[in-house]
Amino acid sequence: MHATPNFASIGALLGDPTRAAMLEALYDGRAWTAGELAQAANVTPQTASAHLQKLVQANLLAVAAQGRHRYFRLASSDVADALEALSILATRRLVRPWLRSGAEPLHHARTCYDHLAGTLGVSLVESLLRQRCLTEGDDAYSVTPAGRALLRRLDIDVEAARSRRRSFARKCLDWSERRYHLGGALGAALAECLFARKWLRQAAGSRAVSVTPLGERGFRELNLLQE
Amino acid sequence: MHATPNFASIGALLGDPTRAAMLEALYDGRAWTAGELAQAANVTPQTASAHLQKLVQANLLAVAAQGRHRYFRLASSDVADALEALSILATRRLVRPWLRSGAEPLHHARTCYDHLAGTLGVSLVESLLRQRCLTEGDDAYSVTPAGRALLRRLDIDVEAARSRRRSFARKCLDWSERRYHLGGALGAALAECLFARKWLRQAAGSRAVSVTPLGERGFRELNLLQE
DNA sequence: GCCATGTTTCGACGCGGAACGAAGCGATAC
DNA sequence: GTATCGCTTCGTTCCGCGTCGAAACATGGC
Repeated sequence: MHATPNFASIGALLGDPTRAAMLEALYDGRAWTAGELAQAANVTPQTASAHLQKLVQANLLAVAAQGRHRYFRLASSDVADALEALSILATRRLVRPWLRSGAEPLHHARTCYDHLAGTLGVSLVESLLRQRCLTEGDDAYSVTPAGRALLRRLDIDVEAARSRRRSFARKCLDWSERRYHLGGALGAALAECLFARKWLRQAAGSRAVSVTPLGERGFRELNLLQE
Repeated sequence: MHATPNFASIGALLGDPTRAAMLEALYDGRAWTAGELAQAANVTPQTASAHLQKLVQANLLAVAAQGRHRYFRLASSDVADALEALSILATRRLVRPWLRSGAEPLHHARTCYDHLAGTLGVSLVESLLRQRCLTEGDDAYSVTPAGRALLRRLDIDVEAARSRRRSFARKCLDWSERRYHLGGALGAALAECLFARKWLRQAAGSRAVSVTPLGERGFRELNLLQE
């Protein structure tokens, strides 16, 4: 048994205090810039850069360049699972913040080009993921049979959206939430539908969006937007 | 944010190649002496001793002194879970490795702490699901009346397994197959039974498992493990 | 009593890698 | 254009920790 087990390299990556501090910050599921992570881990930017390179190299983190910022986030939920598994062995446990925060109001809901963004957009897509209406790929979401059924209930024509030339169900990174929401043709069709049904209302001359009482009821019936 | 995350220390422990080799050996669920572990990790006894001390200190290993030997084993199935979670991250980047690699015996059939994993473990649980002996929940399986009958034929005491403090029929994610197999107390009881009946055999010093001719016949009679 | 075996403690060596300063690159702002 | 900001690359220093030799400490067999 001369070959070192494959988990050793991952353990070594997670074992360094600086990298661990970065991963703990990213454990909230949002995307952070390199500079923010350097600050969170209390090291200089060049040190942080070296660590982030290793983590990306090992596919623990994904990175998206935006202007002169580079946004890093956990590459998949498997990474969060591994951190959690290690934490179980330690005395204190990590708590996934987006799971415990149930009752926070939908602040900062807004549109992003032609689809929903902000807390509302992110919560909505996460509800859909939790209910297995969508599955998550690298750059896009896929619609499951359950998702097709839900969209049919809302009278959204999935196939029409799919046939358009623009991408179908793109993952769009939200710069305030630092999380993904649903863009593409499907995101636009969904937003259009929710406004048409008056579940959502947009104040004139503003991108801010609010949920109407009608929408409250509708989302509740579909088991969306709730913990 | 000066405090280093608690998982960092665990990660550092699992990240060292020598300690990882020891844990890999102990992953078969059996107890090994300090000398055997030194040999497995290819280091001198005094080096192994230092590592084992750290692992015991961190509650990753349990130790029992017997004469002039000291027997080490994994402290709990949580440790095996953590190793499994890290292995998933380590193999994830490869392009669907669970499809191309049938050749390696570890992928085919192995023990995962104290239950069966690999192709064998996955096939077995899927046979049981297909025959409605088990049903699948989010985190665990449930035993149906048909399943209870089958387990009784194998002289497995389901109620004894259920009454233990550890989880009963947990779904354990397999790092090579990327599918679930049967863990928990029931998984352990089933593996124990199949080894006791000599349906399965484990080569000394390896986690690889093979099906004996006796097992071939037995599985066929129970309509298990066949397509 | 003796010696052999299994394991731990102590001390010293040496390598790997984390850290930062300085400099370079690219993008945005003015 | 110039200035500034965010990030990365290069080169160097330095500390931590894994490693082994030597020796001590057990336990069991004789």
